[in-house]
Amino acid sequence: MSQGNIAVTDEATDFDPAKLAVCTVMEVVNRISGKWVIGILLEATRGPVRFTELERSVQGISRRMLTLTLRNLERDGLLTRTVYPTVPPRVEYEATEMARELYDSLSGLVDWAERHREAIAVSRQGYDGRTAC
Amino acid sequence: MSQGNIAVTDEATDFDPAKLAVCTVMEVVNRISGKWVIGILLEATRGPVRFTELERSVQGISRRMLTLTLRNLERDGLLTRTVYPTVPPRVEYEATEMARELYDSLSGLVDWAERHREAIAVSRQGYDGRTAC
DNA sequence: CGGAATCCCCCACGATACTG
DNA sequence: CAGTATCGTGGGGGATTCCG
Repeated sequence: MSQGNIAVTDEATDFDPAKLAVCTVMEVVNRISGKWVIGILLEATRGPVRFTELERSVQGISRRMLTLTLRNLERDGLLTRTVYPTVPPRVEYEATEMARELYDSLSGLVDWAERHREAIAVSRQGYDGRTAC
Repeated sequence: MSQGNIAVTDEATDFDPAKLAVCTVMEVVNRISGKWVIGILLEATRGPVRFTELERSVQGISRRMLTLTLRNLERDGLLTRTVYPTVPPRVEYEATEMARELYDSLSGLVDWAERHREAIAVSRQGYDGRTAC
């Protein structure tokens, strides 16, 4: 952090690259923070998957939320939706290249979470123990 | 939301490392998905910062949410809280090493967001244009 | 200065039912 | 099979007031 203060310009003070990054992070976090987004994305990353398959593999999800989440992901270009005009209807969803890259770039977070899961649990116990008394 | 049966029926049926990663991702996403978490973390990563300083630099935040978010971050061990028993009181918050690592491991997401921001915007326009008619 | 307590609102999400 | 439509709820968050 801290690329040292650049003593010269005190006027253009609030141009701050770090704050831009904050906005960017919040964008992407918002995009994936829906309760079902990650689970759906995983399934769709493995290959084309049908509505009902998703309903089963993403356990606990309701039809309504499945539909809504799929629509949003499609809207953002993270999922493709393919309709086969058969009877009965058949619709397949699949992750786009962009979504796959997103999934890959989450690995840093996974590493972090695994490295610190224990420490976080301990910290919580300590905190709760203190505040309970 | 425990998937993965506990030891009993493990016919190696649904042991799926990818699904474990899903849980892990959701953990960490939940942790940072609060409306003010990222902003506070950024400020606290730069060095010790006081309550009122945060109130100013994280624009738009209310006292209540500042307090709540700080408490949660402290509980998770992402922030240290130091009270100087002076008059008037003085409290300083600072990011822990763990939080700094978290911040670093977000860089992958930042990259992704910047690479695809344009494509996402385009996708949305296309989708909205189609569904509006 | 650095909070805690209270009240209120909104919307993500759940449950249920109906349909091309 | 793959969705809509409708109603209801919980809790995340805002605004305001009080306190050591």
